[in-house]
Amino acid sequence: MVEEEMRKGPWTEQEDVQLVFYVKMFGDRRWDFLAKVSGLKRSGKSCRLRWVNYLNPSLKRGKMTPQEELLVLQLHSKYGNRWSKIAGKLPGRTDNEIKNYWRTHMRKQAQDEKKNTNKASISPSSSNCSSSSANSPVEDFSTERNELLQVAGENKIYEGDQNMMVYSMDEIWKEVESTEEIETKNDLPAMASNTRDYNYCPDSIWMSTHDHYYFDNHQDFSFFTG
DNA sequence: AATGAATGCAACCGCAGCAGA
DNA sequence: TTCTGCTGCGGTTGCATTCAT
Repeated sequence: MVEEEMRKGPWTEQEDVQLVFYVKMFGDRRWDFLAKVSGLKRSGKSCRLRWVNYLNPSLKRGKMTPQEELLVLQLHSKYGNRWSKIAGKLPGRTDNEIKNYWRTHMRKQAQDEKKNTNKASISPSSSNCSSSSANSPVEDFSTERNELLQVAGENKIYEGDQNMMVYSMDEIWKEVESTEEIETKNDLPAMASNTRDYNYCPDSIWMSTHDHYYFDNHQDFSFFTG
């Protein structure tokens, strides 16, 4: 038997339409099966990724809000590189998105550190940020974090010094926990990427609101779905 | 206006864990 | 209990776009 050549690279609009149609029909599991019946020359894995990271109607689009950014920083300090775990706390965001966001941050940070190191070599007294623990990357975002905290905290006030933060971390964690509670109560998928944890609905994953959301943004699909 | 660098994002790869046979 | 196939995760890459010079 000669296996048909699998397509790779960017997805076309037509492929997207096809995948959405079949996911709607069969649900977002059994990706190998979906890949076969859909006629897409894609692996199940590729189909899943496309759905999870791009086509899933529950995904948010656009830039991260300051609140989300703050949450990512905090959650990363708690979970490390467990992106799916972090994504689970950020409804509508994927692990891939957060991972990319974090990488960008690390890159920025590295550059800033480079600059600071150069400065420090001139005035070494200014570089005492290493007091935080090595496995708490979030602690390194001192300047940026303070900016974020100011935004996220709205009316709350933070000290300029990273080690003297007035805002209680408990409040942040309460927020995190409250989102967990909401997820549990609503029994909704926490995140698109966190599929292992959410309840699969075999009839259709398409809530009416999702339909609306989806078709508002992808009007071209109407010809396919009728 | 051209072009090289930086950035953002989508997609692929390899591995581990899980479930069913 | 072991084997096998599928799914999901984290790391990495490569391309497109934006920015700076």
